[in-house]
Amino acid sequence: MTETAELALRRPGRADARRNYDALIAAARDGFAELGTAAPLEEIARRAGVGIATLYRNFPTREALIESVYLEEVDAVCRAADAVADLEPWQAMLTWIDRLVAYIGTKHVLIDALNRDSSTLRVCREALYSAGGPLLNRAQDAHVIREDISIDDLLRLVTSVTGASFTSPEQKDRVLAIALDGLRAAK
Amino acid sequence: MTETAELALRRPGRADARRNYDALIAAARDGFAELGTAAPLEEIARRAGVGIATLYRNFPTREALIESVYLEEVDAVCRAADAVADLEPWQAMLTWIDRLVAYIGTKHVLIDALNRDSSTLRVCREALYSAGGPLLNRAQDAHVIREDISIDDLLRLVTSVTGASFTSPEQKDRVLAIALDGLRAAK
DNA sequence: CACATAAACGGAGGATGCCTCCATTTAGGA
DNA sequence: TCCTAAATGGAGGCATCCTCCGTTTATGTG
Repeated sequence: MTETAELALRRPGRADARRNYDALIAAARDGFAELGTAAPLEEIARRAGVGIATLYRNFPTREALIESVYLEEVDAVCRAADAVADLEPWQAMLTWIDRLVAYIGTKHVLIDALNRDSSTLRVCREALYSAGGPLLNRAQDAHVIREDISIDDLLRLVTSVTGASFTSPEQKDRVLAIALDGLRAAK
Repeated sequence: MTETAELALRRPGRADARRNYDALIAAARDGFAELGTAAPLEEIARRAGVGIATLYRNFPTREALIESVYLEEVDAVCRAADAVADLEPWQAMLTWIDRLVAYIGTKHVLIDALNRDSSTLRVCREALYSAGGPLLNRAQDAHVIREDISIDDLLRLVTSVTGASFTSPEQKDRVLAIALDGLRAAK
């Protein structure tokens, strides 16, 4: 898995350091979930049982920490692309997007992150493209999705709608469905 | 103008207080534009030539200040709805949306704000609905826009796409166009 | 096994921004 | 002119950020 390899590159070499690194990611996952992504970094360090300096050494910025936390969620979405291989092209695409939405649904963080530029995030984006690209191509080859759209366009469309807030989950679904309707190939 | 009236309600009654209020809004507009919406509030108070307490008295939260700053921008967008009255229904709708996008294009602030709940923002939202609703209805009556969408859905769709970041303005336009294609009435 | 050393650690503390409290000033009506 | 309610501003307590540096420790080498 490419992103795991990339991630491993950033993990420290020494055993104790690696332990702390992992503890920080775990603490950050919980902390962010519980307190939002503005959670005090010192609180996260405390939960991980390390000093604040150790946190900053591993993750120079809050962003860097957030990125690392969500790397594996992206991984899961990518794997979901395999599971839809035997559906019809349009359905396969749609089902995968549903998974994508479900996974990252409430994680505005990731969505924001997707739009920024950082080497870690670039890896995430690449992974999503590799997973979704073939699905899109298949649907385009079958002429059920317009040809003038790229996987980058598509993911940004989906994440922008998913990332916005709506009065209800139903409204979000409805609006997303309308937006996706624009994808269909003009007959 | 409804929102101006609402705004006036919040302006202090005494002359000196009103002066400070206006100075704060002006300073905030500049300050936010220059330093982002995370600009230190004490810096804004300083620019306005008032104490920090005066800022807090008028605008208890950062949000409140941001809202007030952008109230008038919303006003401008609303007025733009009149200017498209003599276009064809679909074109009128699209043109107004273009104006909307142009006005609030880079102002992620407003977009975030649109999604929250506060009495000031509710007024903004109402104003936008009043301006855009008739355009939508006209297009729906002419059967060029699908009937199962409300002005609320539409504005959320537009603002969510507009609020996301893209690799280029062209990409944003392209993606928005695709999303809006989903609006067309199924023939 | 013991030691040397590079790697990692943690927390004190300076800096910054948030927001409140309250003693002082002032606008505007009587 | 004078009185009072309204408005003012900044000091200061608190939270968080992030860096610096003296101390500790893992690891591999003799």
